[in-house]
Amino acid sequence: MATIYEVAKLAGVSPATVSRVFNGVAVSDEKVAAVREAARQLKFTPNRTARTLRKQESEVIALVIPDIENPYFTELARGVEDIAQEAGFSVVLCNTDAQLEKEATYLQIAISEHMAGVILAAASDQTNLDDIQAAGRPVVAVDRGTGYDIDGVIMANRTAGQAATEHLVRAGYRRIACITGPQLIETAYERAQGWRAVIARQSPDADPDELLRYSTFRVDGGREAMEELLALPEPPDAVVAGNNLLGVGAIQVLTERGLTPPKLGVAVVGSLPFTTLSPSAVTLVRLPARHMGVTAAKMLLERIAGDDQPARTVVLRGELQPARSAD
Amino acid sequence: MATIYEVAKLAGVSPATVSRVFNGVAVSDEKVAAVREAARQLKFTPNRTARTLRKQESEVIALVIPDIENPYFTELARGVEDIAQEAGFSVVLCNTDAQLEKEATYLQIAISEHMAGVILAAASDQTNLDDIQAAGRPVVAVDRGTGYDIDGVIMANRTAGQAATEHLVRAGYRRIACITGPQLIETAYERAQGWRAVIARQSPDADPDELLRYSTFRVDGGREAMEELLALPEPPDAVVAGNNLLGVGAIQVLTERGLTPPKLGVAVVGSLPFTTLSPSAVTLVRLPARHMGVTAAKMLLERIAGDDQPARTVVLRGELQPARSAD
DNA sequence: ACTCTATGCGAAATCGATTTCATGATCAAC
DNA sequence: GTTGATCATGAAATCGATTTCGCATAGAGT
Repeated sequence: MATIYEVAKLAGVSPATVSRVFNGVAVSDEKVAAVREAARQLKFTPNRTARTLRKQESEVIALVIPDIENPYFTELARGVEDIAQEAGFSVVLCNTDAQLEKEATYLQIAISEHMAGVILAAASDQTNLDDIQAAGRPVVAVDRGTGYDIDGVIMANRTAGQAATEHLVRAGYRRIACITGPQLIETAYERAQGWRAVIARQSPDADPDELLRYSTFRVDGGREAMEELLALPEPPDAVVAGNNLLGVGAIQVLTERGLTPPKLGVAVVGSLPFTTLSPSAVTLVRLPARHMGVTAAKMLLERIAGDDQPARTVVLRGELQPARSAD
Repeated sequence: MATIYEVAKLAGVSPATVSRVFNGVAVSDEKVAAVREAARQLKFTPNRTARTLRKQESEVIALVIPDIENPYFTELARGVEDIAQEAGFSVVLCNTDAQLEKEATYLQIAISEHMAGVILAAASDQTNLDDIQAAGRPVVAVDRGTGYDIDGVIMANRTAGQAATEHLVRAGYRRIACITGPQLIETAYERAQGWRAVIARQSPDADPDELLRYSTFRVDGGREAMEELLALPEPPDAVVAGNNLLGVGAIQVLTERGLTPPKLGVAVVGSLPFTTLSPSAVTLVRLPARHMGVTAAKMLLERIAGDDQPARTVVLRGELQPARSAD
C-alpha cells in the first residue's frame, strides 16, 4: 500500500516524476531506473481510486445482464471479457434478474464509479438511459434494443424463429407449437413472429395463437408451457422453443413422457450447451452469443476511445444445425 | 454529475453539511430539507470514487471464480449476490479461467480499487494472498482451500464421492469408474478419494487407478475420459463423475452410443441444471452451491464489519438424489 | 554568440467526497 | 450568573494519483 509519495522520496524525485514513469511520459533513463527500483522495493501499486478520481475515467466496463444463470449470457460475457482484457479493461458483471429497479441501481453505480462504459442487455424497453447519457458514458445494447439511438448488437430473431420452424416443416411435422419468452421482450416476440409467419403460410386457416405460449425465459416456463400444450385436445406434434432454457424445459417434459425427440419434433432458438441428449435429435438455430459479446465489446472500446460516428446496429444471424433423423 | 459543492451552494450551506445529510449525521431539519431539495434539483449522486478514496473502503466485493460458464459457479454467484445486495454491497464477478496469472491480476485490482473484500474459489493451491492480506482486506475461500488460515466454505467432497459410489454399488453395478478434475485441484482429488475408498472396500484386489481418470473440469474432459474408459478391454459398467460438467460430457458420450443410463450407471457429484435427460435416470449428489455463496457472503460481511475471531471453515454436505431405476 | 525551441522536472492545483478541528450558540446545573 | 457540556456548522485538511505551470538546461538554427 505504498503511495507515489513514498516511492518519490525513496527514489529521490518528485511524485510527478513517479507518475510520469508509470504513464510513459518522457523521463531521463536514470530517474526511470531509480523510480522502478523504488517501486519494486515498496511493492508499489498505483491506487486506482485516486487515479480514477483525477482522470475522471476508469478502466472498468459494466456488463449488465438479466440472468447470469443463463449460459447464453455467460457465453456472451466471455466474449466481452476476452476483448476487454486484451485492451486492459476489466469487466464487472451485473445481474439484474430482469428487474428494472436492480438495473437502474447498477446503471447509477456505473455512473458514480466513473466506469468507462456499459454493455447492456436491457431488462425491458422501459430502461432509462438519460442519466448515463448525460454523464457522457457510452452504452452498447446487446441482445435487445433500448429505445435509444445507440450502438447495438442483436440477433436476427425473426429469421431465427422462421428457420427453426421451417426446418420442422421440412421434416414433416404439421402441427407446430411455439413457446417463447415474455411478450414484452423484443427477442421473445420477434422469434414468435418468425414462427407465426411460417405457420400462416403453411396453414392459413389455423388459429395461430392456439399453439403459441408466452412464458418466462426460464426452464420452469418451458416445462409449464410444454405441459399445457400436451394437454390440449389436439396436441402439437412439434414445438419451437424461443430460447435455450425454454428448450431444456420442454425437452425435459417430453423425455419424462416418453416423447423424446424426434417422436415429437423440437427446434430450439439457441444452443443446449449442457444437454445430455444425443445432440443430433434436436434442431438448433445456434446463436453466436460469444461473438455478440466480442462485437459489442469492440464497439464499446471504440466509443470509449472517442469515436463519435452515428450509432450502428450489428445484426448477427443464427446458424441452423438440423437434427439428423437417423443416428 | 453535480458535486457536493454545487449542492452546498444552492442549498446555502457548506459542503460538509451536505455530506452530513447524506451520511445520517445530525443536521437541523431546515438544512436537511434545503439540502435534499437542492440535491433533487441537481440530480446529485455522490461520487463513489471520491468517497472511496477518502474513506479507504468501498461497498464492492469481488467474487473470483475459475469458470463463469459453469452453472455451479453462477449458482454460487447468485447466492453471494443476494446477500451482498441486501447489505448494500455490489458484487463484481471475476473470471480467472483457472489461470493463476489472471487470478493475480484480479486480486491486485481488488486491492487497488479498495474493494471491501474477496470471495475466492482459488485456481489452484498456489494462489498468493500475501498482498491482499497485507492490505488488510478480508478473503473468504469457497469451494477450495487456499493454504492460508482464512475463513472458508467447502463441500464435503470425499463424502460426496463416497455417497455417489456407494449408491452405484447398492444399485448392483460392479465395475465402477471415476472421472474427476485435475489432480491438483483439491475438490477433484477428494471426490476421487471418496470413490477410491468405496472401491477398495468392495474389490480390494483391483487396481483402482485403471478406472480412474483425472481430467479437466469441463464437458470436453468428461467426453474424452468416458471414451477412454469405454475403449478399455474390460470397460466399466458404471461411472462416477467428479462434477456437473464431467457428468454432462460422460452422459453425452453414453447417449451417443446407446448406453443411456441406467444401462451404464451414472452418478454425478453436482447437479445437472440444464439436463434434458429424464431426471430420474442419473444419481446425483447435489451440492448446495447457492447456499455456499450465501454462507461465504455472510462470513465476508462479518469480517468487513470488523469481526476478528479465529478463522472458521464451514463444511456443507451434498444431498444424495438417487436414480429411480424404473420410471 | 544569440535567440528559439524542446525537454526534464518539481511545486502546486486538482478531482469530490469525508472528517477533523474550531467556533459559536444553546441549555442545564449549581 | 458562571461554568460546563452538547450540538450544529463551516473552514480546511485529507485521501493518492494526474496534470498544469513555470523554470532551468540543452541543443538547433542563423
